[in-house]
Amino acid sequence: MEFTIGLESPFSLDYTLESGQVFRWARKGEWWYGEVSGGLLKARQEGGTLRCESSSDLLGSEFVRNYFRLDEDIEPILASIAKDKVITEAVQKFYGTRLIRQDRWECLASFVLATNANIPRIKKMISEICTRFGEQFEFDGSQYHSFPGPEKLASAPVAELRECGLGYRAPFLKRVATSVDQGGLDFGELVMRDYEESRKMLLTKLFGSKLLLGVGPKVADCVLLYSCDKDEAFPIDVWIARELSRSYPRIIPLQIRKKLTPEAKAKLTTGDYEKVSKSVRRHFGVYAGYAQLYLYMAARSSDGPGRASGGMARSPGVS
DNA sequence: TAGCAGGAAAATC
DNA sequence: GATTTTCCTGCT
Repeated sequence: MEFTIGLESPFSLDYTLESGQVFRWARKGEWWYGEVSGGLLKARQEGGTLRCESSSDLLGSEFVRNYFRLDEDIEPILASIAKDKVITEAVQKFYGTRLIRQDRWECLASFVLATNANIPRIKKMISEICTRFGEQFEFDGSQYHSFPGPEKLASAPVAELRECGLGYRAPFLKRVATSVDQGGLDFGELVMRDYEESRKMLLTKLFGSKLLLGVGPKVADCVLLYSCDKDEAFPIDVWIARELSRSYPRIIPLQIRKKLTPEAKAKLTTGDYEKVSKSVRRHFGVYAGYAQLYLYMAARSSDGPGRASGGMARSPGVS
């Protein structure tokens, strides 16, 4: 079906789909093609309108509004996180970037795969899994695949998952899929409870063994922020960590800051993660997740793959 | 709690 | 072409 949506609050389709939250969108010319919710959604932005085409009536304007959270006015939200110069500049530069409300199971599975991988790789792994285990469907003469449900991946042989290029992530994905399939995790509960509680649910141990192997604090925060409406969640990945150490010396304890510099290869302990998480949430407020989104964009654009490495002054090592 | 392995692909040298 | 890095977690 075809439809258009009038945009009433700031929205940039390009920025939003390039912000690293989702992995199953691809740009072809003026259109974005997304394999979402078992179908295909095409979208392009023309100023204040969003033009869409989809493979199913289920992917209509109501779905799109919910998916991109278009009924929420982000203007006051962005104003509320603009606590300092750094975030204010990031917000101005990438104005209109939005949090996406994506499918919870797909989000969880995707970020379990995201450890120690870059975005092209993550996309490739997910694409392989969908090709092999998802349902095939046709749209506009091309073949696409849905994201396989937990029951499908729970019953998949680990060896086959490995063949999708998952490496050591294969057994983790299978175990997470099994947990979800057996009802070990109620996504509805996650949405109902507040941030702290639902985070505990994702991370806590149940019956003596960890419920979801492969889900640590960072992955948990991604799932909560990108799929469970927990806007104060602030996932701290390597990009954010560097950005914080560079631009927010005052809210990061010195001991931890030392570990965050690009030169130091030390990684955050879970204790460190919690401390930093608390300070940034204290600084940015209940919409810290939006701040994370914009800082991530800024970090990647200034120091990221988009530019030849000349730029950032690499301080002469004092080692 | 610190240190390390884990697997493969992309980015960088 | 070799090395380093990669949206990290689990185990010892």
